[in-house]
Formats: sequence, structure tokens, C-alpha cells
Amino acid sequence: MAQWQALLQLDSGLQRQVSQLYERTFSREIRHYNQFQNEPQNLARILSHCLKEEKKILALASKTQIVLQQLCGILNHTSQVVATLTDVELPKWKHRQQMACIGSPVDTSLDHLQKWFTVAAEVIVGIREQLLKLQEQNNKYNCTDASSLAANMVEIQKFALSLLTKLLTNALVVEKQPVMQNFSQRPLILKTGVGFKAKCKLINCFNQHKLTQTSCCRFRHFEFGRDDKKVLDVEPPGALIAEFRNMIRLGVTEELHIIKFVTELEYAGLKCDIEASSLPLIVVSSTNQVASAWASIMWCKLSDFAVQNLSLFVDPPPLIWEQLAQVLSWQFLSVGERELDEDQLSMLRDKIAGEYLAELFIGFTKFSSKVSNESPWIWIDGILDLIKKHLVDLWRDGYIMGFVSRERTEFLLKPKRPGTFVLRFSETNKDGAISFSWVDHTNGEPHVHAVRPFIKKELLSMSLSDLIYHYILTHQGETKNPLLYLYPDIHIDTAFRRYGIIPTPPPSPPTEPMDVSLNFYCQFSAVL
Amino acid sequence: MAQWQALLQLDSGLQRQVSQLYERTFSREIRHYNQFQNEPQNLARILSHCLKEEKKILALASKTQIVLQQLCGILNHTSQVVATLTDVELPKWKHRQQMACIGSPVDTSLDHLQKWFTVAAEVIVGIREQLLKLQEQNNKYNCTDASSLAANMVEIQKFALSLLTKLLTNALVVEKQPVMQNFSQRPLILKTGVGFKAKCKLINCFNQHKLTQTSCCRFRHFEFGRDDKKVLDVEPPGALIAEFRNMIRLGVTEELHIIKFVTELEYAGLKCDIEASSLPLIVVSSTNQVASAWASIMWCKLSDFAVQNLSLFVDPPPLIWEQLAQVLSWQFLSVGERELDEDQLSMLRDKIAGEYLAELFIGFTKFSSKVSNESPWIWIDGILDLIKKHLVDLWRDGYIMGFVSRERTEFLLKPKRPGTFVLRFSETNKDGAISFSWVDHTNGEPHVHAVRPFIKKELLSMSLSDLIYHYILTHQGETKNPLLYLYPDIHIDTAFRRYGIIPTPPPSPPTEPMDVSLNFYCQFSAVL
DNA sequence: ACAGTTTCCCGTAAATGC
DNA sequence: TGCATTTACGGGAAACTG
Repeated sequence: MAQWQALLQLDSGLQRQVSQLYERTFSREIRHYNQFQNEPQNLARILSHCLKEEKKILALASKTQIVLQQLCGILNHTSQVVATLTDVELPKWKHRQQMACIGSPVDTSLDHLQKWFTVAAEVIVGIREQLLKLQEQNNKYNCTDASSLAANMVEIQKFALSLLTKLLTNALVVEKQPVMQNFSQRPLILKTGVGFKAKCKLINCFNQHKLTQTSCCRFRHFEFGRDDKKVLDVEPPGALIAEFRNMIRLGVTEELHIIKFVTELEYAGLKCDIEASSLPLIVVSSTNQVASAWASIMWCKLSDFAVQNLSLFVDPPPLIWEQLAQVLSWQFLSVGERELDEDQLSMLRDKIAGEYLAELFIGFTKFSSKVSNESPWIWIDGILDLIKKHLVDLWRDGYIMGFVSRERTEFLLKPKRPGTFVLRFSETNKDGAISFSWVDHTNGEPHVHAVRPFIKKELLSMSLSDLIYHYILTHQGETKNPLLYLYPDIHIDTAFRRYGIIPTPPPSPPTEPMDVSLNFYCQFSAVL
Repeated sequence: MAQWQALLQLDSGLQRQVSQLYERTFSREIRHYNQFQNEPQNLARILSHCLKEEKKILALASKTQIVLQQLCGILNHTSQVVATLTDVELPKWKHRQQMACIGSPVDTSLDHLQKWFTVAAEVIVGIREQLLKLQEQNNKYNCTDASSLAANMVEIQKFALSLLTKLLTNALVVEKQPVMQNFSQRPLILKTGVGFKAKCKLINCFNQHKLTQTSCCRFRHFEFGRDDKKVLDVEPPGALIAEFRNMIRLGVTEELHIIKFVTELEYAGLKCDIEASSLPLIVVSSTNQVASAWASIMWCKLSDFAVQNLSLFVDPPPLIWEQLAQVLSWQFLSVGERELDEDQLSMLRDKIAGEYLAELFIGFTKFSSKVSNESPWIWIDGILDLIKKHLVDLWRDGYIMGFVSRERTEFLLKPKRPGTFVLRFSETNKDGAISFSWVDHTNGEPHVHAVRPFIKKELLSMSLSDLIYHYILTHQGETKNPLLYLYPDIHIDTAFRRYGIIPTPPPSPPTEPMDVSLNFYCQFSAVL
């Protein structure tokens, strides 16, 4: 009677199969009431067969139940994994990328994410296949009504599908943000008429996809896609989307734009539109706008972790000094392979914020004023360029104190041996200039001297180390080089002998072959 | 009876008028045979009237004859004037312009030509009007048959028309040959993608004309006329005429092209198509091709007085040294406001042609070799650029001997006071470099020393006069400036004190308002 | 008038073509 | 492969434009 009870608990679909089994031989009622007295052996044989069939159905049903439960378990677990991936890990990666854009040495490899996305997708696809098999088996026994088992399976299938969709729609990332070839350290600044590169990647290991790109620009009108320069086709070729200048009075270097990459993906029978957006970027028309554009990009990336607010600079939020200090330090790291030390940062803090002691909020306009001769950033940028073009070695090796006030220079040099000197960046020249100050003693009194700063043009024909070596002072008919020890007490030869006339080639980043690489041309065409 | 005889000699048209006169009163025969006996007074009055009319007709006829003869005389004279203008004076002006293009200081004003063209045209138009009046008068007396007088008038009218046509079709000149704004001293070189200007002028003072331009290029495919840059409209807008690369293997800088300006002129009832062609010019794609292109232009303008042969450089004709010397001298005149002197030219002749004594034919390849480090012109051009950028003052004032061999330097300096020096252009540096050589005496023996030439990059941060002033030689622990007297014996202060740190602004030619000024854009688009 | 913005175009370097 | 020619684009300056 246990088997009978089990049968009664079966899914209606399976119960119908049992019915069909007996209808083909005799009615269930007949069996139950044992009215096959005249042919007992035949009946026994039939019964035995039917009971066996009954057991099979029961086994199948319970196995399906178990499998379904297992699948559900896996799916729930996967669901958590997917949620973690899309809502935690991916945003974390995006934040790392955002920091990397502004010079942070953080790792932005996609390997882990890619592995997990792939595994998760494979699991879900596996589950869907299992479910499909079960459903097929179920269908074989002709259960077409909305039994709870079939309904469960449909529900689970739906759930799996939604997970897969969630995974796939999050799987397209802008692996490399738009960047001009010659400004690899300053992504997210595009100049009209100059080529740039962006790279999208599907972080699942599938390649049954076809990518198309479109773009979406805010405020000004651009044309993307010069025919011979893009890897992916655009329909229609040429201009894509144009919007127009906004009402708010923002400078070009404060207007944020987004490029949107759109594609249609077919994977495991699932077809969906997926898209990825670049980080907010700035479009300029001349290289002389790059410096202030970069101030905006740094500010934006530091301020704007969550929402990509294109109107950020309508009312730019302040930053705390530590954030700004960090990003400034990164600039020197990426340009000159050495960060700023505490003393240098402290001098910069005084310069940007004045000499407060408490925790500081810095306003954007204080950092990058529209009046360029009051803009600390423009001054710093000039020095970055000076380092990049003429002083990479000296900076990297830490021989340039650079950011040190005239007062502090005196304070540092006066107790030192005569002939001790430091290298200081000019605080007035906005194009980047460097000079040296040294101490000598006259009548036992220390005196600190300084030369007129050397500008880039001068460093073009003679390197700073050569200038230091060949610096000659004529004093009372006697000529000598007053520079002997680099502060604190490094002999001039130790510090500078190594630098011959070495042309410093800019470090050209190797162009690795990658998944989906886009070459665009951004050409300003008209403003309405 | 004299009046009757005169009547009989009249033009048939006038004779008919006389007939008509009598037919209105009585027949000529009647008058002749005096059959009006019955009303003698009446007849006398009629006769008297008729005779008066006869006299008027006779007077008119003879006056027309005389006027016609006078007109013919004037026209013949004008014809000679026109021939002189179009076949002598205009070609002479064109030749002057051709020379001016390559730097000759010759006058290229169009004032005289314009005056004469205008006067000649006015005379012809006046004659045509006179003729027209005569013809009208003639027609008034109803002479429609092909009498000799009318035929004469038609002939004369035709002649006048042909003269006017000849004058007008020659009246459109390219007053300013195509030139890029930034290369005002090097017309007839156009760079793809860079704007250029050309100016056409009608050298008659008429303004009832409408100009349209088209252009005709040989060999390569260009697009002329960027919509927003031309003064005159082009139909259809955009590309005009394209032809393709020729079979002959010529370098870009040796391919000659012509731009043709076409217009339709309506003047004094005469409508005619007129055109003007630019001198053969060269289209380059990069500024580094300008130097050799200019060699070709100079050669072409010196060689090619009559026929504008676009295939000149298939087999470039040689030039005699004097021609080349002249044009070289002009280059220094236009760049540095001072021509080359005999000694300098003689040094250049030795350099270009070797040291022959007789009259010399110089081959083009000897002057501007394809192998650029054997090309004397490229070397000279580098020096011209050096002068333009850094030495205009010194060159203009004649303080740079410049072109003087090392041997001759020694020869010149050795007899001179110690400290005498000359400025010499480097003979090896192809980019233009200058050095100084001076003489000093050791143990009574004169020795000539030379410094390593200064290149442009070095002169960027310090002017040559500063370098001369601050040149210091350390000899046996003693430092001094060995430069005292500029050859032959100008004290260093006299020569160089005047040159402070003066930024030398390039002489920007004033843009006078002119008749028909064309702004083109030449943009290389494709090569078949 | 003027400042922010764009265009122009040389000169160098790199890419392309032949 | 090497050379001739073209392209790319930073940088300075001029031109534009509201």
C-alpha cells in the first residue's frame, strides 16, 4: 500500500502516465478490487509488469525532484556569485580602472573577472541544458498540463535565463578607455581631428558575437568614424549621433561626454543587446586645452565614483587634500617614474591651499583656475612636461628636490658645506623651468645664490646635467664652478656623471593584440 | 553740270535717294530736257529745292568717305598699338613677372599696360560707335544694297571687332601667381591641404564682367576649391579637373602643373570667353619638398621664356653660370636684403661647377641632385633658411662673408692683425650652420682657428652676435675672447654692439585690396 | 573689445607606397 | 630592400566668434 500512497502523491502528469499504463491493460479499479479471479496467473504477470512500471515512474519522479532541488541549489548559489560579480566585483574593477586612468599604479587586469564570468556563465548554461533534458523526459511521458513539477521547471528555467542575461549584459566592458596614441598617459581626452583608440572586451570567453558601435555625445556636434580607421563598421558610415551645446556656460575643458558602444550578442540560444559606456571624457580642439582638460578628468575621476554625472562641473565638488595629493603624486609617477615625497607635497599644499593645518577641502577653481596665471595645476603641468622632455632621469633618480620654497631652500642650504646645491622648479614660469641654488661662505657667513631658471628651449641645446657641470662663476677674475654637492651631500660627480648626452626616447607602450580594438577619428565639424 | 557728274559718281544707295527726291516732284529726264515751260517760276522753285537736296546728299557722301578714311587710319594705327601691346609689351611684362617670381627686384606694376589697354579699347569702341552712327545715317537714306561704301563700313566694323576681341582676350592676366601665404618669397609652389592665393586682373578698366574660375592640373589628381575659401564660385562645387600620373618617371618636385582661370566677359556689346593661365607650378605634399621644388621653379623660369613646357624636367636644359649666379643672388636679396658679391658667387661657382675658367653650362642635376647630400642647392637653401631665421641683420649689413673656402679664409686672415675673424657658413652641414675663424699669432707665426659651426637649434637660445661676444677661449689657464676685428678690420664692437636680443619679426607684406583675388584650397585627394 | 575656442599650417616623425 | 612620397599630429600663432 506504500507504493499506492506514493503514486497518489505523484505529480498529476505522472499520475496520468500511471493511468495510461493500466488503461492499456485493465482499469485501476479492477486491479484494486481483485476481480481477475478466472485467470490468476495471467493477472499476476500483468500486475507484476504494471507494478514494475509503476516503480519506474516513481523513481523518475523522485529523481527529477532531487535533481530539480539540486539545480535550484546550484542556481541560487550561482545567483549570489553573479550578483557579487556584477554588483561588487565589476564595479570594483571599474573603480580600479578609473583610478588607473588618472595614474594610479593599481592592477586593472581582467583575468579574474573574466574567469569568474566565464565559469558562472558555463554553470548557468549547464543548468539550462539539464533542465531542458528533464523537461524533454517529462514531455516524453506526455505531461502537458501545468503540473507543479513542470511549472517548477519553467520557473527554474526562467530564473536561469534571467541570471544568464544579467551576466551577459554586464559582460561587455570598455577594457581600454578612449585615448589618443600620443597621450597614453592622459586617456579620456580626445582632440578633434586626431585619432584615438578604445577597446571593448566581452569578459566571457565566447566569440560567437558580432559587435557594432555607436556613440553618443553630449552638447557639441562631433563626427566619429573616419572610414578607413575603424575596425568595426558603422551604419550608416560617417556621423553617428549629434547633440548640441548646452545652456549652462561651461568651458570646453569642463564638458563631459560619453561614448557608448552597443552590440548584439548571440550566445547559447540567447540573443541580447549589450552595451558599454566609456567613462566621461573631454573633447578638445587644440592641444593647448589638454592641460586644463586633464585637471577636469582627474577631478571627475576622484569625485565621481558612482553616478557618471555629465554635469559635474556645473558645480564641481571639492576634494580633500589627501585625494588631490595622491593624484598629483601619480602624475609624477607616470611621467617621471617617481612619486612626490612628503616635503614636495607639503610645498604643493601650501601653494594650492595656503598654509592651513587642518584637513582641507580644495575647490576645483582653486586647483585649476580659469585665469591661467593663477592656476596651480597649469604650473604643475608645465613642470610635468619639463620633466618628461628633459629631466626624466634626474627626476626618477630623485636628484631633483624641485618643489621647495625659496625660504626652505635657504633654511636647508645654510647649514651645509659651501658648494651644496639643490635643484628647484621655477615658481613663476608657467611653462616649466628649473634652476639651482647653492650656498657659499663669504667671511664665514653662508650665502645662498640662485641662477635664473632654465627654460625648455635652453635645455634643448644643453641638458641640465651639462649645464650644472659647465656652470662657471667668475668671481674676482677667478672662474670656478660653485656647484659641488647635491643636497644633502652627494658629490656632483656621483649624481651627474652618469648622464651623458643621452637622447631619452619616450616609452612607447607595446601594442598588444587584443579582443576588440576600435580606432576612431573624432572630427569636429560644426556647432549649431 | 559738275553737280550732275558728282551725282553720277555717287554710291548707288545715295543715287537712289536722289531718284526718290525727283520722283516725288518730277522725273529726272523731265528736268534735264526742260519741259516745264508753262510754269517756269514754280519749276524754278522746285529745281532750286532739288538742287539743294542734291548738294546735301553729295556733302554727306563725301563727308562719310572722309570720316571712313580717317577711321581707317586710326584703326590701322590702333591695330599696331594692339599688336605691340599683346605681342610685345604683355609678353615683356610676363617675363618680368617670371623673373620677379624667382626673386628679381624688377618692377611688375601693371599700371602702364593697364592704361594702354584701356586707351586702346576705348579708341576701338569709339570707332565702332562712329561707324555705327554712319551706318545708321546711311540706312536712313535707305541704301540697303551692297554698295561699296556700306561694304567698306562692314569691313571696317569687322576689323574693329577683331581688334577689340584680340585686346580683350589678352586682357586677363594672372597678376599674382599662385602662392601660399607663408611662402610669399616662393610662389608657384603649392602644398596639398594648404591654402594659397592667386589673383587675376582684367587690365582694362571695365567692371561689367563676371569671373568664374576653373583649373587644369596635369598628371596628379587634386581637388581645388574648398567651399568656404574661394571668392568666385565654381560649378559644380568641389573638384574641378583631374588628370593622372604620367608615364615618365619624374619626381613630384619636377612635375609642372598649370592652373587655368576662365571667365566670360561682356563689354560694349561684345561677349567673349577669356582665360589666363598661371605659370607652371609645382604641387608638393610636405614642406620638406619645398626646397627642391624651388630649385625646379628657378630653373624652369630661367629656362623657359617662351613655351610653357610642362615636360621641361624630362630633359632639363642647362643654364649658363651667369644666369644661375643671378638667381642665386636674388634669393639672398629677397631673404636677407643683400645680394651675393663677386667673391661669394665665385666660391659658389667652384662649389657647383668645379673650378673651370671658361663660360659654363650647368646641368640641373649638378645644381639640385636627387642625392640630397650632393645637392649644392639644398645646402644653399639651408643657409638661406639660417639667414632668414637667425641672421637677417648681420647678413643685410654685410658682416657675413659666409661663402668663403677654408683655404681662402686662411689666405685672407693670415696677413691680418691677431684677433681678426670672418664668419663662414658650414660647408658640410646641410641644414645651415655658421662658424667663425680667427687668426692669432704664436711665436710670430699666424695660425687660423675655427670653431665647430653653430646650428639653428643653438642659435635659437643665443644669437650669433651674443655667441661672438661671449666666446671664451681658455689658454694656459687664461680665458679671453680671441675675436677682436671682423675682417678686414672692423672692431667687434662696431660690428656687433648694435645687435641686442632683438626678435626679428618676419616682414609681413601688406595685403592691398585688389581687383580679383582668389583664395584656393588645394587638397590632395587620391591618386589613381 | 576680448577671451575662449577653433583653425591654420610648419616641421618632425612615422607610415605608406613603389 | 631602400627610397620617394604621403600622412599624422604637436605646437605656436592667427583667425574666428559670440
